[in-house]
Amino acid sequence: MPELPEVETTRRGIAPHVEGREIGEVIVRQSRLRVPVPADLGERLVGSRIGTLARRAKYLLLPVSGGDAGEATLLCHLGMSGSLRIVRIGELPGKHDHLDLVLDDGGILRYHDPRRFGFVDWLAGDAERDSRLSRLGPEPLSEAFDGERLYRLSRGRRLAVKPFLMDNAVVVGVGNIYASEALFMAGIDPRRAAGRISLARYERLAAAAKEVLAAAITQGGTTLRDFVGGTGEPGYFKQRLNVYGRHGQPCRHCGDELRLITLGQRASVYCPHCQT
DNA sequence: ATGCGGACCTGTTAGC
DNA sequence: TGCTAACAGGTCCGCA
Repeated sequence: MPELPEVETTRRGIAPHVEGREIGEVIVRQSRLRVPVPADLGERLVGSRIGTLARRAKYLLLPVSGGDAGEATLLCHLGMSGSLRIVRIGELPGKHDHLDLVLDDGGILRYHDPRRFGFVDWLAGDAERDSRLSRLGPEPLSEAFDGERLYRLSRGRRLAVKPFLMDNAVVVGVGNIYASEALFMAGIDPRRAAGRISLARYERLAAAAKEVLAAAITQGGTTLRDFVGGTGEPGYFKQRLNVYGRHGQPCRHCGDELRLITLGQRASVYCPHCQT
C-alpha cells in the first residue's frame, strides 16, 4: 500500500529511466481507473518528452513537453495498490497491468493496480492550479509543517486528533499507518479532540511524524532495487511498526495490550497506557 | 464551516 | 474444507 514514503521511493526509482525519454507509444488496457484514463491520452503523449519527475503529497507528476499538446503534466496516484515500474519492451503484461508508456530506449513505464483506486490523468498547463493539488497543505518533511501549525489549525476543533492529522489541508501524506505510529511516538491518545491538545504536545507530534516518515523513506530505499528490477513486493517498513496492525499484542514500551478502535472509519491501534 | 458517512475496487483474511 | 462476509486503503462527494 503506497504511502508517501513508497511514492517517493517510486519517484526516485523510475526517474533515471524516464527523465529525458521520448514517449513512442501509449497502451491502455484498462481505462476504468478511479479517474478514467483520458481517451486521447495516446494522441497527446506520443512524441512528447518527459521532464523532471516531481512528487506532491502522494501524487506523482510527470511533466511532458513537445508532441501535439505542448507543455502538460501527467498526474498519477497509486491509490492503495498501484505501482509503477520499468520493464523491458517485449515483457508481457500481467493481470492488472493497465497502462504502458513505451519509451524510446526500449523501456516501458508500466502502471499496475489491482484495486484500481489509483489513476493516471492529464493536466494541461499549470498543474498547480488543478483542484487536487491547489488545496493541499504543506509537505510533512518541509519546514512549513510544524507543531505550531497543528496547534493553530486545531483550535476550536472537536475532531479527533488522528483524523485531523490525516486531513490533507493540514499536512499531506500522513496516512493511517503513519498517523497511528506518530501518535504512539508522541504519546497522544488518537481519540483526543484536536482542539484540546497543547502546543508542546503538537511539537512532539510533528517531530514524530517527520521522524517516522523519514525513516520509512530510508527503508524504502532498500526496496528500491527490487522495485526497479521489477520483481516482488517490497518488504516495507513493517518490522519497525509499533502499533499499526498490532492490536491484541503487547505494547513494546509498557507491555499492555494494544487496543483497536475505529476513528473516522479507520482502524486505529493505540496503547491505552502510553497514549493519553 | 465542520464532521460524518458512502462510494469506488478487488485480493486477502476472518468467521461460519 | 469450502463458502461468504468483512476488511484494507486514499480521496472525493454529498448531506446534516
